Amino acid sequence: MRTDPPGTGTRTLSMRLCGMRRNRSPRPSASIRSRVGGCTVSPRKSRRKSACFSSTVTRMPALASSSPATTPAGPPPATTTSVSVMSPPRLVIQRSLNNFMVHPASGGVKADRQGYADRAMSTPDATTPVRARFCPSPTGTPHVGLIRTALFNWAFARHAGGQLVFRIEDTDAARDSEESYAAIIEGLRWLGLDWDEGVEVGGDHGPYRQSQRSDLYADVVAKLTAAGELYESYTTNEEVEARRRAAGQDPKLGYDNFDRALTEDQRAAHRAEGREPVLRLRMPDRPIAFTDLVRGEITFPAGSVPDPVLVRANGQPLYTLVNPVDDALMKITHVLRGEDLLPSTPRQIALHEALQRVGVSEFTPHFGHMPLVRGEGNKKLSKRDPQSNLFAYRDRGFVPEGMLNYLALLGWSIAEDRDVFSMAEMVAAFDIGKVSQNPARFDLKKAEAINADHLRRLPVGEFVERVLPHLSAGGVLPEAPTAAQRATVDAIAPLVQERLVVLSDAVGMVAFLFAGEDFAPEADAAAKNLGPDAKPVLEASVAALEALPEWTTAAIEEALKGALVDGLGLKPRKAFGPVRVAVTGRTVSPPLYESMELLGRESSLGRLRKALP
RNA sequence: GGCCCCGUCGUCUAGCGGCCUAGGACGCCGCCCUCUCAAGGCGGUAGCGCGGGUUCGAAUCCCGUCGGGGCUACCA
Repeated sequence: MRTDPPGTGTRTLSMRLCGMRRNRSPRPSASIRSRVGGCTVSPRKSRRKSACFSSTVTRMPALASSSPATTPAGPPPATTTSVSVMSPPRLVIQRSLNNFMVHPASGGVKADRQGYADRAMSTPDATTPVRARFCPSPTGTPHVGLIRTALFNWAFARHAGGQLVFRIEDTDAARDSEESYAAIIEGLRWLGLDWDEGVEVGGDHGPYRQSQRSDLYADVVAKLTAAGELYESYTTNEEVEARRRAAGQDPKLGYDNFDRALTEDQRAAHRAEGREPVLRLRMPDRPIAFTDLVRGEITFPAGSVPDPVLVRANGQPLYTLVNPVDDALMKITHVLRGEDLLPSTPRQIALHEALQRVGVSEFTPHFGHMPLVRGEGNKKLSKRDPQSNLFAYRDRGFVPEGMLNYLALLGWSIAEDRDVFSMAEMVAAFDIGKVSQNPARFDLKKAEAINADHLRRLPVGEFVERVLPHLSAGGVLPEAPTAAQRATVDAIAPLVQERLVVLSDAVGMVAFLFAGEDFAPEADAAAKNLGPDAKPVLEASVAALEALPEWTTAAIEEALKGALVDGLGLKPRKAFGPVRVAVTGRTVSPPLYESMELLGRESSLGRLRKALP
C-alpha cells in the first residue's frame, strides 16, 4: 500500500468551471466554482450556496419560483461559488496549456465556450487530480459504443493529467461471464487504452470487481439504513400497478413510494406473512438539477424519479447502489458515460448526497453524458448488431490507430479542417465540453477511409509486421513464413500498403506471389481478359520476355511496352490487361512490372504460357 | 403515457449574433495523372425541420411546434 497515493497529494486551491458551454436556454452561460481543497465545509452548506446562484436558470417555469436545489455536481465543494449568466459579475476564462485563470471581464460569455476540460484542470499545486473511470459490465463481446466511452474517458483523464480507473460491474451473475471480461481486457489492450488503477493492475481502492466488494456494500448499506436514507419496501410490482390503476393513473408511472410511510406495525405484519423487503432509497422531495459536462444544466422535477431499489430482498446489491457507491469510494471526480444513463443521474446524485450525509464520501462527481452511437436507422447500435462488435473490425484488419481515430470522430472533432489524427494529438486536444450532443451514426465507409489513411502512415516495416498475421490467417502464408517468403512480403509491402482499406485486403492482393503450382486466375478476370483476343498479346509478351537478359522491373517494362504498345500497336489498357490477369490472376493488382519481377522469370513466363487460349 | 435528451449536406461534423454566398471530411459524380486498382491533384453534388419573437443584423438568442432518440426492472 502506498502511503501517499496519487489523488491524495497536497492541494490547496482549485478552480473549477462546471460544464457550461452553450448559451441555450437550459444552460447558464457561465458557472464557475472555486473551492479550497482540504477545507472542511459541510456539503449541505455548499449545496445551498450553489443552489441560490445556479437555480436561476431552468427550463421548468414551475420551478423558477420553487427554488430547486441545484446539486453542485462538483468534487470537494468546500467553498463553492457558482455564477450563472443571470448573476453578475461575469467571469471570463482564459486558458493556457497547463492552467487557467479567472478574471473579471466585461466581455460577457464568449470566452466561456473555450471548453470544459481545461477549466477542470487546476494549477499544478492547486488541484484535485482528475479521476475518471471506465466500468463496463462483462456481458457479450466489446461493443464499439462501449469502446468509444472508454476512449473518451481515457482521453479525458490523460489530457487532464489525471487517472483512469477501470473496474468491472459484475453484479449480475446471471449475465456476466469470464469470457466477456477477458474480451474487454483484450480489446482495450489491443487498442492501447491503458488504465492507472483497476482490474489486472491493482490500486488503492480495490478490489475492482464488484463481485468481490460485497463487504464494502454491506457496510455502506448498514450506514445508509441506520441513517434512514434507505427504507424497507414490501410492495410487489402487481401491487404498485393496482394502486396506480385504482388512483386512475398510468401504471407506467412506476413505483409510488408507498412503503415510505409504512409503520413498524405494518412492517412487522408483512414480515409475519413471510415477505422479504427490498431496500429503497428515499429520493429528496425537490427537483434535482446538475450541470452536465456535455449538455449544460439539466433539471429533473421533484417526484419524477421514484424511489429506486438499491438492494434485493436477498441482500444482493444492485447496480443502482453499487455504481455510485464505487464512484464515491474510489473518489471518482468525473463520470463520463452514455446518454442512455442520463435518466438515472438524479437517483445517483441523490445517493451520492446520502453517502456524504453518512460520511462515506465527500463529494458528488461531475457528470457528462455522451451522445449515443447509432447503427443503421435511428436506433442505438445494438449489442446484437454485428456492426457493433469491436473484434470484427480488428479481425478484418482495422488498426488500433484507425479504429480509435474513427471512434473519436463519433461525437468529437479535433479541428475544423482535419479528421485524421493520432491519439497523442487527441489527448492534447480533448475537451469534454466540446463533445457533440447529437447522436452519431456509425459509418463504416468513413471508418474504412480513416483506417486506410492510418495504414498508409505506418512505416513500411511496421506495416509488414501488422499485415503478416493476416496473410497467415488468410491462408496465403504459413503461420511461420520462411525467410524467402518474408523477403517477398517486405518487397511487395510498399506497393500494396497504399492500396488497402483494411489489412486483410492484402490477402487477395499478394496471393499470386505465394500460390506456386496452385495458381489459377480468378474466373471472372480470366473470362474477360484471357479470351481469344489475348492470344497474340500473350504470345508477344512471352517472346519479348524470354529474350530478356535481366529480369528487372525496368527491363520488363521496356520489353512489354516495346512488344505490345509499339509492336502490336495496342492501347496500354488493352495490352496489359491479359498480362496482368495471366500473371496475378486479377484485374486489380499491385503494379505489374514490379509484380512480375518479384514473382520471378520462371513463374511469370510459366503463367503467361499457361494462360494461352 | 410520464420524464429527459437532441435537431446544420445522404453520413460525421465546424459554426457560439455581422467574418456564412454556411467550412471540412466520408460517400457520390466528373477531370487530370496512369500498365490496372488505389494514392495524389483539380472541380462538382448536397444542408441550417417549421413558425413566431428579440435585434440594425439570427444557423447562432428566446418561445412554440413538428420530428427523432433514450429511459421508464428486485438488468447494467
